[in-house]
Amino acid sequence: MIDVSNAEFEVLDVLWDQHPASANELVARLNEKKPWHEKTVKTLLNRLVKKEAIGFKKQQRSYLYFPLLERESYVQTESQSLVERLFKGQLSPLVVGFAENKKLKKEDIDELKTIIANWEKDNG
Amino acid sequence: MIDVSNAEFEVLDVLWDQHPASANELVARLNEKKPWHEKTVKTLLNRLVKKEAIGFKKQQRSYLYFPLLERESYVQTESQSLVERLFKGQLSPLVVGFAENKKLKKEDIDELKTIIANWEKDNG
DNA sequence: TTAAATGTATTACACGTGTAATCGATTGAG
DNA sequence: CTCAATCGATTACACGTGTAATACATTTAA
Repeated sequence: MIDVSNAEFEVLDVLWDQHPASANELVARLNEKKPWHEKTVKTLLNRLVKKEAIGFKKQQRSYLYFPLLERESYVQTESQSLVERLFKGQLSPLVVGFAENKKLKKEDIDELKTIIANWEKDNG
Repeated sequence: MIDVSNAEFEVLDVLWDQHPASANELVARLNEKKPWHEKTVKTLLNRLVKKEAIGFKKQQRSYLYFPLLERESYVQTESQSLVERLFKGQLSPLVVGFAENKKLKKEDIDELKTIIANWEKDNG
């Protein structure tokens, strides 16, 4: 998996939201959350291109960027890697931690029930 | 939360397993998994002390280290931070991802049922 | 008692990262 | 046609990190 830094991830994140997008569009979207200088964002775009996490097409003078690394696969890899490191690969202790810290809402519980139902349909 | 690097985490991890522990003990335990030079481990211990993630007591010539940062709180903070970044704070999509990638075993499902039952006893 | 071994502390050094500033090419305004 | 504005590319630079080596103090073996 491509190694994406924190700042680079923020850029990827807004690019995933909508693409292709020009550098200026991305700067604008990022600036709703982060007060990043245009130059900073351009540097991050360059690094992401070098890492082949994103690509671009020339559109006259400027570029239109698009993701090469997909959100789904990035998110899944990162999640698994954290669960691996912190919980020896087992997911349930993470959920237990959330439960103990009152981070579970009814919404989550309902989702969990659905997940279980589907799992039992496929397996068990 | 104290910012612990990846290599530093590995050291903390074996220290959490059993403490207090001398540098040499920790090197030995780490070497069951990682081929790290003794000097490297000492550097990491020093950095962890500076960050106040661990402490030590002198025992004659050498030190006995112990954690100041507790595993539970570290693990919980890291988990929440990942869920925040990747899933806007909601846990269930992470679990869905695991389900879709066949990372859920019967064991996990049983645990999830227990979690739900407890949650409903406390809340619902 | 002196030298070797053994602990910790300090220093080293390349690479990634956050955070830009500057450079060079191109385009658009006048 | 020429100069300023505007792109992306290149360069900058301090700080954290991985990965030790070296220095310094103390203990122990000869």
